[in-house]
Amino acid sequence: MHSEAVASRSAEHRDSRESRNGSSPNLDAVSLAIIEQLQEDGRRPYAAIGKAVGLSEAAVRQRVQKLLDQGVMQIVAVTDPLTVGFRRQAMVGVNVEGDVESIAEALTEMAEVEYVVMTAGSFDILAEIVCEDDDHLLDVINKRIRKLPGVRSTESFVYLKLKKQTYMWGTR
Amino acid sequence: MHSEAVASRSAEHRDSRESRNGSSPNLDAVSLAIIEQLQEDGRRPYAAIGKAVGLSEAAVRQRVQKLLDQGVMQIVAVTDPLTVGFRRQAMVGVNVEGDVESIAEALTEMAEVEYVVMTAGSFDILAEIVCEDDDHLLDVINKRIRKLPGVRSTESFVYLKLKKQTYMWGTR
DNA sequence: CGGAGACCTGCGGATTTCGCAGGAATGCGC
DNA sequence: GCGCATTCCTGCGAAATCCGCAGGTCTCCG
Repeated sequence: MHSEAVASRSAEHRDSRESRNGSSPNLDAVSLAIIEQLQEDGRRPYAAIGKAVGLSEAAVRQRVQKLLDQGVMQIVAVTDPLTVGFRRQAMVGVNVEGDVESIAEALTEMAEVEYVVMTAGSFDILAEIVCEDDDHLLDVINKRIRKLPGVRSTESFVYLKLKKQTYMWGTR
Repeated sequence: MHSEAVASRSAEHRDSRESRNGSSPNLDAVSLAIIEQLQEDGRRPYAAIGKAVGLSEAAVRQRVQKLLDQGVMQIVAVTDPLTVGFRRQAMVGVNVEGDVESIAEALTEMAEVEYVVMTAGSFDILAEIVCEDDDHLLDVINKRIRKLPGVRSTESFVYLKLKKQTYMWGTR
């Protein structure tokens, strides 16, 4: 699959998609295709990606570098911390009174917090935390998160078993 | 940082850590250090990693390949789907009656579901889903997830803004 | 029209990856 | 203890990849 090159440069310039995403200005179909390739294999050679998306090796390399610099994507090793061993992990739902953004910011700064997202629903924020052990987990939740001014309440979901973890939204 | 080589092979063989993680048999301190390196940069050259962890280039390459084959880690590009554009994302808490594992399995098989974890707390399962738009999201939740036999109830948290996303549990 | 900016290609040279042939340490059965 | 299989490491040459740079095209704009 993915053998065909993507539409020509001039064509995608009028693509309806990219005019729609106001948050990230420069992100056309070719960059999307490149990300897709790297979602399958983060170490895939630039030349191979170039062949798949219809670009030269150098062009792909420049685009990838730019995407990394801009923070649009990151190429990293991901694991299941529980599998890797000796750790406790949990999702914490947080309810906030006052400024949600500033609480989210505070959570972001904690090293044990790996994932923070603001949500609509019965929680204002969801935060995933990774800890050494139960004591550490308890400490982070009770002594750090619940002590933040503006945090009304929290609810924890301790991870028992990770069943799936993919990053393949592109390949569907 | 991370300039020092790790303990010698013979020493870590008696390390208390690895005797503790029954789930993943062969995963010593050196492999952990390798993963750590790749969490910082998934494309870091094997030679550089080798220098950091005290191994030859070839040895690192063999270890990394093994870790990938075993499914202990994956090297991939990760993005914020919301930033990449035109999508709706949500976390769904699921309550199950009967076999939780089989429901989790069913969720795992859905393409829109990127993340499935079994939890302790007021949800049995948390699942993250990525969709094209609101219609698609509604469809997945109401027509697919809630129709699974054994699903008692669900609660959704639509993502508004992703604030943090890291994979650096190793580097603390 | 001329210049700035964004982006692509092509091309060498440095670097990295890859496969393979040993060698050292370990565990096991006899 | 000894032989043997297994595992994991190192070293090395060939092939592939990465990297920086010079130059070309296209667009936008004063």
